[in-house]
Amino acid sequence: MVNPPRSFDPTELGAYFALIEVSSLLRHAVEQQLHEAGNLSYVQFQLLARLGDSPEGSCRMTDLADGVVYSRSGLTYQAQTLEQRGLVTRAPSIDDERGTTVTITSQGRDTLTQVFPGHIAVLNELLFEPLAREDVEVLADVLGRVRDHMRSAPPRSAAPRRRKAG
Amino acid sequence: MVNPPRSFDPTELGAYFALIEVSSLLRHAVEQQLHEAGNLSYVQFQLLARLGDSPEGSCRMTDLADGVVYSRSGLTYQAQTLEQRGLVTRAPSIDDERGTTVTITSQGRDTLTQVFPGHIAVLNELLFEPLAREDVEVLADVLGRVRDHMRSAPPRSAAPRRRKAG
DNA sequence: CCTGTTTGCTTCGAATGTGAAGCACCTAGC
DNA sequence: GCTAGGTGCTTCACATTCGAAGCAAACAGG
Repeated sequence: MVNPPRSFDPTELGAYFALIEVSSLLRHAVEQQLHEAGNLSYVQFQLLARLGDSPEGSCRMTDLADGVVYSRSGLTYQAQTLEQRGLVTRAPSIDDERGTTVTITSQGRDTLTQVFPGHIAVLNELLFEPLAREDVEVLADVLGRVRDHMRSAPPRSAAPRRRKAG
Repeated sequence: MVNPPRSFDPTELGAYFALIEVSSLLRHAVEQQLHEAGNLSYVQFQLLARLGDSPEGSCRMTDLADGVVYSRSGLTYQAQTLEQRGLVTRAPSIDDERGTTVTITSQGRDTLTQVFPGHIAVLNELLFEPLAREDVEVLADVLGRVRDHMRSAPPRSAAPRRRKAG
């Protein structure tokens, strides 16, 4: 693109752009469905899904934020919203008085199951429809490795904190 | 997840989640780099890149919006911003007086080339580092097919317009 | 036990994103 | 060429996002 300074590989660029486009388009489609089916934004769905998958249905704020790749302040906002709607509860952590533990409610689980079938339908239609079984397996394998590699780097919450001026 | 109603395939779920996680993490990392290297947001970079790749370096607003999967109003905002910074120009389209043609400036191209090497570096480090050549090829192929499939559906801008009340 | 630093979360202000409504031009049908 | 409707973009009101700063609990070193 734009005469990239030599030394760049069209196949790599293709993979990168395809990845970005696919995830953007998929996200957009899924967002529509989630909004119609349960009035959830994508982040909200991700949060509920992660909580639903956690033992006890609970997570610390920071773990949630890193999990869905979100800012801490943004997560605070979403957690408030979800709490107001009765889909999660928040309580100070037991072991660390600073921490907040978020827990999914049964109503939250209901919302998940209500939204899930349509979610799957969109995935099948957009993502899996043109793929052979083998393609899906390769995708899971390759992207899984990439994710593990990326996750091995320090997470978002580990960014250095600015010192107080002076 | 959350006892999905049978009939769902763990491999597919794995591929889907890996896709979302990878794209989120990658996007976040790239955003950092773009901000530091050229004070660009990711959308702004995508817009410049698409323009830089277009013949004449021009595009209609709607095509840009669909290309990067963005709302029309959001694109208007970004186009204004980029214009103020002198990275693009906007002019009414020749053939259709309603349309606006956005064109990248030489300064915009400069910004692209200034930002590009670092961009590539991040990609290599995060995305390609753990992959074999063959993995990248497969990724480009599979995701390319998915993208083509998704793009064959009517684009975002084709959403029906609400009739005026009454 | 103090004191300085780190860490977890929230608050705050500003930037950015969205759909709906509005405006202007184009197109179709008569 | 008139009118109704479609299309391209912008404006508007409002929701969401983020980083920086703030606050409180945990921790480290003496």
